[in-house]
Amino acid sequence: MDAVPQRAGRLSRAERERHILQEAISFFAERGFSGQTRELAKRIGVTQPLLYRYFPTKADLIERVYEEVYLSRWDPGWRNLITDRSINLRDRLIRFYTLYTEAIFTRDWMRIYMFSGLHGQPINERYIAHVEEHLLAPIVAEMRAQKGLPDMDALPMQPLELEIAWNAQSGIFYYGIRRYVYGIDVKTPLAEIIETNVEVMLEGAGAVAQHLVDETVDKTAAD
Amino acid sequence: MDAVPQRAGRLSRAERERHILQEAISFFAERGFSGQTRELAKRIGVTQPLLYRYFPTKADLIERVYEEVYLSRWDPGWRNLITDRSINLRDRLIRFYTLYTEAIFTRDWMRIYMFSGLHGQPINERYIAHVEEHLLAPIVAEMRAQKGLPDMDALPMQPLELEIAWNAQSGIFYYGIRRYVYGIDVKTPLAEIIETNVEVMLEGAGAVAQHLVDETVDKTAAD
DNA sequence: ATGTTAAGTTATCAAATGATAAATAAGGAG
DNA sequence: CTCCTTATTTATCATTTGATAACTTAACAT
Repeated sequence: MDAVPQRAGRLSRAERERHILQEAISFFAERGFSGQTRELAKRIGVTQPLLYRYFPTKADLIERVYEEVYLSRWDPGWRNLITDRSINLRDRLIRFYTLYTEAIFTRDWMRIYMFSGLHGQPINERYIAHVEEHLLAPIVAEMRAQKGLPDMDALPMQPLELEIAWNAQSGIFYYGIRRYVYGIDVKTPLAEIIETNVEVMLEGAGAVAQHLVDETVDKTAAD
Repeated sequence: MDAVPQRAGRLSRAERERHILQEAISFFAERGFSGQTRELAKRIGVTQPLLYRYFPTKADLIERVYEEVYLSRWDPGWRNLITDRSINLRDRLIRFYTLYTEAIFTRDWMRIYMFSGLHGQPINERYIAHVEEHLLAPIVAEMRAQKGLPDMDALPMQPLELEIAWNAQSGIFYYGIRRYVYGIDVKTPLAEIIETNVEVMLEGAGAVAQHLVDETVDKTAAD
């Protein structure tokens, strides 16, 4: 039985574009960005030149892959959840990280993220800045509020405070790398990892709070 | 002033091979393994075909890069340090992770590691297995010993115990990724990260110990 | 100095690969 | 049914890229 060279079904421009983009995401997530257009086309079930009817160059296609992966999964509601003081901070953070990891813990997302990070793509850097600004900084602010410390207007965020938040983020994120990038069969359930990291963060926040109070006292004394 | 096409100095076979390998490591760490042999040769200051006098194929060269990176930096002494009961466990682990990170926290090592992980290289998988066997398993054994729990012969290592160790490993490792792979200017000193993660691990070990004791009791009761 | 060994270069190939132009055919409008 | 638009394919180009073969020259031994 020969492989009958079948023609791809005819789709509308929008549908085909969507289809190509979708397949490109999982293709590049697997092979890296040096994956070849012919192989991608084969996987989609169309001929290679068709790709160029939708995306002027391979670089443009990759650019769209980035946008799709990085931007489309971001939920502005996360920030509201973090700052919702009707829930206690511990539960709020656990809930936030549960939602956040539900959005990004997929093989495609994690691998595209790592590839783009390794290639030094500006979008990766921008994403990290975005995370700091819209997730970590609010978390730091909430930790301060809980401890009754001065807010960000009164005292700008200290590097050490940000690091406390980064530390938890890291612990959770690397779990994702092991599981979804390397494909390791990790035994611990994600929920446990989140819980531990949030709790350690809140403990660490206590130490930082003390530190900040000390500094403030020092300054006041020096004046 | 024209670029004078200068001939590469003539080195002994061993020296040149060493030189190529060394440059190949940092070249592939930067560009990924799809980096081109011509560019590598240019960087070394030698013509491209010369590479093939030393390494039959590009794949062979990459294989040697892996070996060099993964194997040459491994110190068998780490294991001895982990099991040296003349030092208290906390300090021992902090000392071990200080030495371990001194060995692997370089841009070259971390990036080669990530690239090879993403490409699903068997050597990466083997390395992880090696870490589990020669570092994490001994750490788990030491945590048991400290708590006065049965040793590995009496009761095989439980998945959860390994995970406690993996968790600390992760926290420390992702710090390295942020700093050396992404090139982020992380504020926290490494020493602090190590200390925190070791301490959390030892606390977690307490919980697991309790868990193991409970299970043992259950089993005994059921018999 | 002279010849031999081997390190290094020049020239070149064949396959892979991103991209383009011209030809084909599916589907809807009249 | 016919025409027209446009999604898709076929054929093809120009570079890039891993790899090889033949030539050149540095270094050392006699």
